[in-house]
This record gives sequence, C-alpha cells and structure tokens, in this order.
Amino acid sequence: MTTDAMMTIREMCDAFDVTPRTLRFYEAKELIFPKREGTKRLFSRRDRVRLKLILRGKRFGFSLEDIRQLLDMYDREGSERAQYLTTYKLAQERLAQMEQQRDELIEAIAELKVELNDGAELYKRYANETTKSAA
Amino acid sequence: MTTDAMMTIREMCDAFDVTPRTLRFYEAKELIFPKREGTKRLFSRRDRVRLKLILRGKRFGFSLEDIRQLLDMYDREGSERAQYLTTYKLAQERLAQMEQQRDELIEAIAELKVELNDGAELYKRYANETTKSAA
DNA sequence: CGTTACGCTGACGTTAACGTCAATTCATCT
DNA sequence: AGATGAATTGACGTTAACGTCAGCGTAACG
Repeated sequence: MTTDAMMTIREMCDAFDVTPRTLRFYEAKELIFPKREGTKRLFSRRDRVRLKLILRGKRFGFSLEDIRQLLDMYDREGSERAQYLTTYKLAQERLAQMEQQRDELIEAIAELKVELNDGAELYKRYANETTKSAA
Repeated sequence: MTTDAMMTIREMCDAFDVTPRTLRFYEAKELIFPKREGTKRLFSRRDRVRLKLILRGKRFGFSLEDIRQLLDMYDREGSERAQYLTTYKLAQERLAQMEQQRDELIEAIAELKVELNDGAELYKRYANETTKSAA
C-alpha cells in the first residue's frame, strides 16, 4: 500500500529533508539498516518508518541514543511487558523534563519582558531628552 | 554600599555557585576583568555585577558571545542611543525565539501525551490478556 | 573512451562551555 | 624546614550530531 519499493539515498534525502551524511550516520549508530545493491544503500519501508520515528523523537528532544533504545523496544512491541513499561517510563520522564523546561522558559520570558519594559522607559527618557535638546 | 571589598576566586565561587574554571574562562572570554594581587585574581564589585548579569543572560538562553556584546553596550549605557537600540533589538529577537521555542515545546508535549495515552491503552489490553490467561 | 554525476569509505573538523590534569608557585601552619 | 592547602597557567579532553574533504569506484552519456 504505502509505496513498498526500495529507495536510494537521494530519494530518502529528498523525501525527509536530511543529508546523506545524516543517513549514513544513523546507519552507523544502528538506527536504520539499509540493504546494499553492490555498494549502494537501499532503504526499505521499514527504514522509512524508523526514520520518521527518529525525526519525531528528535522533535521531542530525545537524544539519538534514547531513540535507538526506544526503537529497539518498539520492534518487539508487546512481546515483553517489562520492556514496554521501560519505554513508557522513559517517555514519561522525558515528558516531565519537557514540562519543567517549558515552565522555566515561560518564567524566563516573563523576566525578559520586564527588562524590556524597563529598558523601553529608560529609552523613552533618553529620547525625550534628545528631543528636548534638539528643540 | 553593597560590600565594596575585593573578593578572591573562592569567595566568588561560593557566592555564585560556579567553579574557578568558569571564572577563568569568563576572564579569557573578556566577560570579566579581575585585577591581580601578584598572580592571584581579585574580583571587584563591577566583576560581581557583570557575573550576575552573565548568569542571568544564561538563564535567558543567550550565548556567552551574545552576553559579551550586551555587556559591552551595557557599559556605555545611555551614551549611545544607537547601541542601546541594538541591545534592545537583540533582546527582542531573543524573546521571539524563546516564545517560538515555548510554543514548539507545548506542541511537542501535547503530541507526546497523545502517544502516551495510546500506549496506555495498548498496555491495558496486554495486561488484560495476561490477567485472563493467568486466571 | 573521456567526463560528469553520484555514491562509498575513512577520517578529521566543528561548536559551546567548560572539565580535568599536570606542573609549578606561594603563603601559611606546625 | 617540611608539609599542607589554595591558586595559577597551559593544554588536552568531553559531548552530540553531524559537516567537510580526500581519494576512490562506477555507471551512464555522448
């Protein structure tokens, strides 16, 4: 159904907006497993699914190492409850981190806005003085 | 008024919770300018003010290089309107970045929560099956 | 058969912000 | 005087996720 053919490295790069180096790097890190036609890489549907998950994981802020472990567990999904729980726990921990990060960010934004307001008033005064002396 | 004495590197480290390496690094990057008593560093009130600003800047997510530029302008605060505007603009740009980052984070959190819910239901099914087969 | 394009494999480079370690100096404590 | 404890400089190490470059093979075009 979902285009089942193998894809070349270039097609992959165009499809996912990554560089060849990135794909080779992910292969070296055992995140994807392209087959070979002679020496050239061929990416299967499975590789594409994994790459999609990798990129999503990155958006979530997971490290590649985290992602590799998650993918490994994802493979034998359901086969081992304990492992699934590990995945679940890892994701929840990450979620907690992200929420904390979000809160810190929100606070920092608020602080920075205050500074900017202070600054704006300072600037207004200077602008006034300048205007006055120019008048 | 605000304790005007010079401080040793150790006092600084204790006061600001940084390592000596950090202070030396900041000096090398020309963010602070401790005097010398023989070969030993002595930090003035000015250094302390700057360090405080540096650490705040880091909380805001500025790079040290950004911070250095901001401090330089801060020094001649008010003396040059154009420079003040530059500072202001830089801070606003950073604010925009942070707000975008915050929004992306919030979205990623939402996505991740959905995944976790999906996962939780999957797990419930497995748990059920296991319970059944155990019964 | 020459060249142009693409792919492959090492292997070293990059960035930020320090950490870590060695060799040395200096002052103080005993 | 010897030992102990801080400080200093210089230099290399670290981490993540690739970027970049050299040197090589090969496949198709004309």
